Amino acid sequence: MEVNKTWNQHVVKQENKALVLRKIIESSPITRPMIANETGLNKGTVSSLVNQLLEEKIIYESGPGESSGGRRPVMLLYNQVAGYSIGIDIGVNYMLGIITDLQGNIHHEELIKFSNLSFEEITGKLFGIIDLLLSTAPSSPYGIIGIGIGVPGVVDRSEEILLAPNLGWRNIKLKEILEEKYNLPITIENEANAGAYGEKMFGAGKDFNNIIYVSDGIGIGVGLILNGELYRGNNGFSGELGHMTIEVNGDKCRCGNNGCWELYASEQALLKNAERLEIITAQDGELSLESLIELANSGDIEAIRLFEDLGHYLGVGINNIINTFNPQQVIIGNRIATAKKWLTEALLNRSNQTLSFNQKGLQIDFSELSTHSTALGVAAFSVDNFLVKEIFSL
Amino acid sequence: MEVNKTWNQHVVKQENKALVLRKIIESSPITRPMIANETGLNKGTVSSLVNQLLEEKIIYESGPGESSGGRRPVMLLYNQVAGYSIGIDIGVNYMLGIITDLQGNIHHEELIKFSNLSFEEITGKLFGIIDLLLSTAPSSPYGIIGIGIGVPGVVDRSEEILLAPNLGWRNIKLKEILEEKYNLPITIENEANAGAYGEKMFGAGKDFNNIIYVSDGIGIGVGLILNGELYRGNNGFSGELGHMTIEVNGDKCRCGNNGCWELYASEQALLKNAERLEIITAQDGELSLESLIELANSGDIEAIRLFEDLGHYLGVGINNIINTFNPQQVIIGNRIATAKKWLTEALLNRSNQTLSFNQKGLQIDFSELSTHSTALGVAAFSVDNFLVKEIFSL
DNA sequence: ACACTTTGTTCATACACTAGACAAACAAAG
DNA sequence: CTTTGTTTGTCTAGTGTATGAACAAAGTGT
Repeated sequence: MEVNKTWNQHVVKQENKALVLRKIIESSPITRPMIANETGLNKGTVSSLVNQLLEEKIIYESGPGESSGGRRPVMLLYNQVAGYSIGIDIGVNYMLGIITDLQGNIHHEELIKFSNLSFEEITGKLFGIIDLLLSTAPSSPYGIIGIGIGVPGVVDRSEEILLAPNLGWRNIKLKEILEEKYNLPITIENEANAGAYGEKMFGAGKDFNNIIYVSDGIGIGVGLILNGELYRGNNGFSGELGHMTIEVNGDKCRCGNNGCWELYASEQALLKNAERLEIITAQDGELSLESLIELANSGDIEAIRLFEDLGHYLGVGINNIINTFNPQQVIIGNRIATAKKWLTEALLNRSNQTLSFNQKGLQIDFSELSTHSTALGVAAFSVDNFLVKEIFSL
Repeated sequence: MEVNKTWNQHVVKQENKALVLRKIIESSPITRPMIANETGLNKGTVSSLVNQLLEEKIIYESGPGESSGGRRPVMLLYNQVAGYSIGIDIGVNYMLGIITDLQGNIHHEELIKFSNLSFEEITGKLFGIIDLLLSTAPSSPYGIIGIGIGVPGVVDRSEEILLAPNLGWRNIKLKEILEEKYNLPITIENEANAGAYGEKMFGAGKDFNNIIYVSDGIGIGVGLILNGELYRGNNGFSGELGHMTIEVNGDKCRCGNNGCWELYASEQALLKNAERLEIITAQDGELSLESLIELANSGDIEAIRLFEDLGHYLGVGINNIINTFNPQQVIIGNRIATAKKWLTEALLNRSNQTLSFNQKGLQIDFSELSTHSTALGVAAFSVDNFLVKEIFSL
């Protein structure tokens, strides 16, 4: 069933080349002898692999470094502008597009807001953003190395969008459409998975291998980085933790179950509770996360109470996550993360109750990349694929 | 920090040798040309590796097989009796010890029951069982290749038993004690993790790569096989799903939280509910899982109802598991599995409500190895370690 | 009896890494 | 300024493993 990789010298070379390049990426000004030392490879081998990487323009040499008592070494650096990657985060009422270099540095970005658009209207906007970003790309050896799209919905292994309830999408083959139009490698990924990957590559999760990223927006999705890799489950539907039951006899959810987590701890839940309490915000009745935060900042007890309640329920779910995964890090991202100030205390109060073992070396953080984690994540997928296909396999 | 494996020809050989042996194990009567075909390796390479494996007595040749129009091939078979492995499942009120061959076939087993023993008394029994099993081991090229112990508690990465609440154990270094006494490779593992591994290697999960094993006994523990590997989490405490909140305002649990799953779906919960209802079983008042099953079998409505309730709550948790992991298979094991007949319907009723995507290719099974999965699992760990250390690395 | 197939071994070749020799570049001591 | 010793980086010979082809052995089918 699964492909049996047969091991020969070719594989050895690929892996060693990848090892050398990863070392250079990781600790960028680095010398040949240092690489040899730290990888355990022979210095001759390192020399030959480095020279190949130089030819491929994926690294470059800068001037000589400090001598340590002998000939001065040449410094090697990752050529992070050898290519550019495009990442788009399609939200329910916004679209964020970025173009980054190979290290996730954003070169240009575009954000548009909208509401209630049809599929055709959204793809129209999408093409617009992509074209705009393409036009801003500086020239580089490898050009645009791929386009990644993050969507708030369920994506299967073939990268078909099976269902994006809040967009009203069902069985959409966006990958094929974009491949045909742009003739570039396309990646489609669930928004939470992409966010998790973004945080691991460039954000709060850089130094960890077991990370749970909780994307809390209109709904709740969770991205799982286990043993350093994104875990997608059997068909790619893992992390649907928004529909985890935390109250057996709770309210009915549209998923068919009762008492789902996202009924208590999502942005939508917050707004619904605010409505019920008939909270009136400054912007004459226009209820939104932003306006509620403003209200809390101005000292409104009711609004603060609302956030505390949400934090409590957020903590309940995170507790379950900790008991399930024993992760090194839980990252709370997406829109709710902007209310960090009003959530933290109640959240920690609840989740500190978990079995003390699990607490060892566990940290709960809010997103570092904030609203950009998904876009950065999908951009990073393209970079990874590019490195594997173009560099490691030559 | 992490070890950078440098890739050379030696590694290539190891991996190919492992590939060939795994192929032989997997489809035991197999010929050299078949291996070459299916692995993609050159037939000369296969021949040389097979000859080494023959010398190491880990495989053997049987008579010629069927001709397919030419010379008749020699059949190669896994020498499953090249060594024996010992696995012990230490329960709260029982101890099961088995000695198996390399394929998990049980050669001999010993079961004892007890209650409320001190640590010293239990280790006494443990030594007794191990000695007894050692004495029944047939002679074989590699002898006893290791001893594995499964315990109902939290085991960290160094295989120290941090806490086994139902045994009253805390910070026990059983591994060191046994290594000193028997001078054999020792593995200590959490009971649910071992059970999951056992089911994957020899039981219901043989053909799957994403398996969630729910060990439902006095408490509930969960073993996670993700991408074909046991996931242990950062410190080895993953799968503490017994303490997943399913009822925010539910009863207080000794873990400090409220509404934990095992308060509703474990054997203990069943007994507590039976007590509350003052159900009286045949064996004059002696309440137990077995007596309740008997009662249900005899048509007692109240007992049946009790199991249905439990099945419902079991379904709630399994629902959460499905939404979290999108597994191929959920296996319900340990003592509760013996009540399969009375649980299935209510359980499936509840968990069929999950998002339809997740249902694709998902199956919910009861343990095939029933009470033996943990013991078989820990025995399998030793076999794996043996193969890696003794065979693949030569 | 003969042609054709399949099996399994052997041998020359290719390829990647390693160890060590070597030259170039540099620092520090005399 | 010269000498000595060190570090850097390349090059070459040697080693180990997989591959492909040749070949012998053992079959089948006509």
